[in-house]
Amino acid sequence: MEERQKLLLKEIVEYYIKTARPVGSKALCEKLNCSSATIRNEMAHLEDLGYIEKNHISSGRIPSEKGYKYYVENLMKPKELSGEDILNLQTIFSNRDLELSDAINKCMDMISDITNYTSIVLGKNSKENLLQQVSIIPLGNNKVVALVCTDKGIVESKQFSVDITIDIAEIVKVSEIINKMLFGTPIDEVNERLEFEIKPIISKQIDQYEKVYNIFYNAFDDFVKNTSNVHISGKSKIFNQPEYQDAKDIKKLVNKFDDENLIKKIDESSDSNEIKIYIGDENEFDDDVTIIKSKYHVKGEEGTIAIVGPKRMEYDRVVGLLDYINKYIEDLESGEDKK
Amino acid sequence: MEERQKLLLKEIVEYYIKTARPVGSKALCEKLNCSSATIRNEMAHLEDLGYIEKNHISSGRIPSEKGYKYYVENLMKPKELSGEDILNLQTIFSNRDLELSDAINKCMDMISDITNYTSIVLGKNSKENLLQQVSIIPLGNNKVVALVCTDKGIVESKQFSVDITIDIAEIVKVSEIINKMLFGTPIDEVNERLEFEIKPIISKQIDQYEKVYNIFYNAFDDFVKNTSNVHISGKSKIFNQPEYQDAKDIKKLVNKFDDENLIKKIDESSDSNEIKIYIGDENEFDDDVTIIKSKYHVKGEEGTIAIVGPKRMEYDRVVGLLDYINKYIEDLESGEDKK
DNA sequence: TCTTAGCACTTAGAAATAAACAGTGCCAAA
DNA sequence: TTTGGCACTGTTTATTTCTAAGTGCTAAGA
Repeated sequence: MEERQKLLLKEIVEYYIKTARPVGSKALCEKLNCSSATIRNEMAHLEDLGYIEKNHISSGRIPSEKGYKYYVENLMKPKELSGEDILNLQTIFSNRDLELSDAINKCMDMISDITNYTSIVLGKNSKENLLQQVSIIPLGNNKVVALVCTDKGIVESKQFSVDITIDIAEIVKVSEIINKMLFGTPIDEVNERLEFEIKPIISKQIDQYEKVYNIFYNAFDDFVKNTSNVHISGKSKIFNQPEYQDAKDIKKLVNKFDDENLIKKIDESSDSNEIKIYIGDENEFDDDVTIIKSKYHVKGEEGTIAIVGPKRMEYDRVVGLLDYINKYIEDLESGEDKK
Repeated sequence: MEERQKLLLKEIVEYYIKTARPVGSKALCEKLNCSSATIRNEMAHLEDLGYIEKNHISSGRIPSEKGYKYYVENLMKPKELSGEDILNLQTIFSNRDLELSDAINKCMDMISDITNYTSIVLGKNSKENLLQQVSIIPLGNNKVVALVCTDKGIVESKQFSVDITIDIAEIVKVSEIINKMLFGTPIDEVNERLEFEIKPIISKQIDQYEKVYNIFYNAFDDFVKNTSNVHISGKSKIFNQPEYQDAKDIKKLVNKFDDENLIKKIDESSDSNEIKIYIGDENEFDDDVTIIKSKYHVKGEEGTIAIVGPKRMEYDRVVGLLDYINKYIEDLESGEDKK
């Protein structure tokens, strides 16, 4: 592609992002320093190459998905954050009482707020968690809390009412057996080993082992189900974007945001914490949106942060914001190492 | 109101609920066994009384809020559940491995599913919870989990990274002091007493008491903020109702469902577990919806269950469903007492 | 060969008009 | 008190008309 075409594509994408209206040839005369006819010729060329398209024969052009893609890969520069944005983010991170995962959530809340896109934080998947410790805490009134904790420090607690005939000391004993034998087991394999390794043992030592077994079984089961922490902010922010005028489109997306399984699929599998952009068809969530995501790793925890917006998203700004957060997290990580 | 007018109002409300279209005089001739002219006369009368209204001069009638209210208070009979519905609900309740609160959540999920309304379960408010026990669980790697548990059995855990210079045994010691001195304190008053009663004590016994103090302070603070368990199902179900065709209305409601503070206000303050109906203006959530709610009490826990639907809601069916759940919970409660 | 002015042409979208329809209010007769 | 009849009213839908925005193409100019 020639230089002038690149510049033209860049201007078209940015104009459309700003205004949400198809871009006509006249609009860009000044920027390109030539007449509308020349621009029309170049536009026809860009259209042949598939970078832009029109809604109907006599409308202005809008970027195609291929056009957006070329833009983000070749033409866009991440935007520097405004002083205000930096200040806001730093305030959140510098609050040392916040666990880092809470700080990330708060940052993404803020980003959703200032950008009018929807933000998602996906906590780590249970598959990568190993059993660290299970504890039983008696509460009196025949209740106990079973607490499951993994090597990455994720904790889930579940409360049980125990049969009056069961001695709580026995439950505690079982928890000690589990801790000895299953320490370090991937959390989603614990229940299998519980059945085949622990159950036979306790069946000899404990009267009502079936009931005790069930307590632990349910606690682990619950853990596996609950543990993938999903944090969404501004589910409805994206509807402030002009592309969402139509009831059908809104309903479609509301439904998708409500479907936790679909949300979890957004999880980024790559290992690097590079920022990745999935435009329209490229993401599995919804054809009409772009998802910008990146993975974070810190203090042994990991997760994915993602921004969901229309394809006509302010790519440079969002990438700038995520860049900043990533750098900050990285700094924390290396700072941590030094200590 | 005369008998025939009551019957007419009932028919109008039920017809409108079924069809979502304004009711004309002809539509009810057969039901009322008289001519359309007669019905028109009666309708004019009902309109004078304020029970029905029209959108414009020559349209059919729709119930006014006053009309709905009269209907639910005087004309409606709760609907018997279908065999299928009963079966589904019983399957959920009879799963003895489910904590009751989970069973209630599941029931409400199901109700949202079969009715196309949105359902909400609000767990008890922290104000009514008393501190039962705080525990510290060391995890190694300089991390601890602080666990707060109340008399009603609600548990929240929070993880902290502790400064390497702090002896974890000291933290545990503080937790014991707190347990001795603050047992039974309303959970939202704990932090005040923590500052004025506990802090002075530990400041003498412990080196870095500020940091230790902060751990507990944050754990309790978090508890107060997180503890009001909100469970919403079918946020988007209600948009299947024909009143939600317009993008503006949908956005408005999406926003409200996303506002946790607003949702929490739905909490029913009354003590009885009678079913209450708040139509349109009567509820503080949204003028265009009806909220049907009731309080449940069981095994010392309490909460509110609510259904949010259009004013044109199937009142008889929803009341029937909630009635059934309430009865079931009550039975559980008295069954529990007998044991 | 590239750029540009000019013009005919296309389409969406808004505004205006018309026809069909659903339902009312009221009058007069049963 | 009930009912048939009829004029009237406002919504809805389809049709037409008009305008604005923007294109593609041609021919002339640099």
